[in-house]
Amino acid sequence: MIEWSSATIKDFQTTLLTWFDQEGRDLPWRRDHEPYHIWVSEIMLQQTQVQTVIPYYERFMAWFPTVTDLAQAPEEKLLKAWEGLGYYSRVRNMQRCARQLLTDYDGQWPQTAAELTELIGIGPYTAGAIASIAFNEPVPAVDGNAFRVFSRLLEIDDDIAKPQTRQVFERAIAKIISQDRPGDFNQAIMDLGSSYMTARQPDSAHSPVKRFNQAYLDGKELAYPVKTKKPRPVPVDYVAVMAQVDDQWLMMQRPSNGMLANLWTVPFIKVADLALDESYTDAELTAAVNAYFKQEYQLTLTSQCLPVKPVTHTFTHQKWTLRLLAGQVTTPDLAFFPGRLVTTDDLAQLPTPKVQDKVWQRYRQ
DNA sequence: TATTCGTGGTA
DNA sequence: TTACCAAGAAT
Repeated sequence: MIEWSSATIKDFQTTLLTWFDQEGRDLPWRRDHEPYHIWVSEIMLQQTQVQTVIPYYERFMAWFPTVTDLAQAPEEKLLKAWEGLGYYSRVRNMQRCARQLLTDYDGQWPQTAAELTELIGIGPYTAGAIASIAFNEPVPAVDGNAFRVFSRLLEIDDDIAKPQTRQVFERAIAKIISQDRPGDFNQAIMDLGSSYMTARQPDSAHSPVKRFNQAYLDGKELAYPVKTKKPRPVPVDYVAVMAQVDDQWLMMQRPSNGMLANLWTVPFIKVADLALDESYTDAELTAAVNAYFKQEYQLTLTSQCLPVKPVTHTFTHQKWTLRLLAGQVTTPDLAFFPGRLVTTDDLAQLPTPKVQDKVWQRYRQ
């Protein structure tokens, strides 16, 4: 890791901010510095690309124009606003944060990163982003872009997958960040990271800061950032049960914690939870599922396997394979079932994950 | 500290 | 298909 002189730091700031003034992206959440707007955009942008976020952001602001609107919204509408974005706890935590603001902060945003970190769902990055952009506090906002950009500029060799590495970057950036325009500085780093200093195909030869880019000057740009690999997704087998009562579908709401919390699907049953041997026939599978419905939900299901290819869906850490079953439920009493019956027309009202879309698609094919 | 939280895109 | 990346936080 190299150190910059104060003259180099000043030179870098001027170069970066001049470029940002001319080439910075025009994005919906950059029209003003309202903390609510900055906050919503930053939460959406966590692990999510700008292009994906833009339409979600516009709709979110139309549905929930203020913190109060967000605090008062029914959860089903919240999840519908987030449907397809992933990491759904983000939006549930946003509502908790909105209520926290109204009850504990009299509706007034705290204006420092240290205080913002105390709010639910706001970690070190988001706190730095809001504090610098909305309140002009000169603090780093260390996201994936900052890790990548500064690891290359300064040849920082620490493994960014390790939590303790964050403070290495925060200390380095704290020395370099513009005291006058910290929000623009942080956003310029993000724009740099998504244009000239990308992960796979950087174009540093044309970058406005190429003369500051030590890794590029040394011809080893792609060696940065240093990051250990993550384990492969673990395979998990499910059955997805398309169960009907007359013309209505049996829809299940997932538990309020864990994956896809509170979202709606047809009943997904982990094959490992069924009383089955290592190898089993279709008949044994449907019998086990029917028995499971009786035992867990007090429902009488008559199902059969569908002759279609199983649906596969890969999450960050799990790879699901879902076999499709279809059937009827007779004399339903839903007292023991965590869900409800829904007509085909009303299915779209429920917030569902992408894997449910794939299941419907395969069912209809 | 390491794991758990989605989805879309690219090579 | 597989691997990896994209404005991370909670536990």
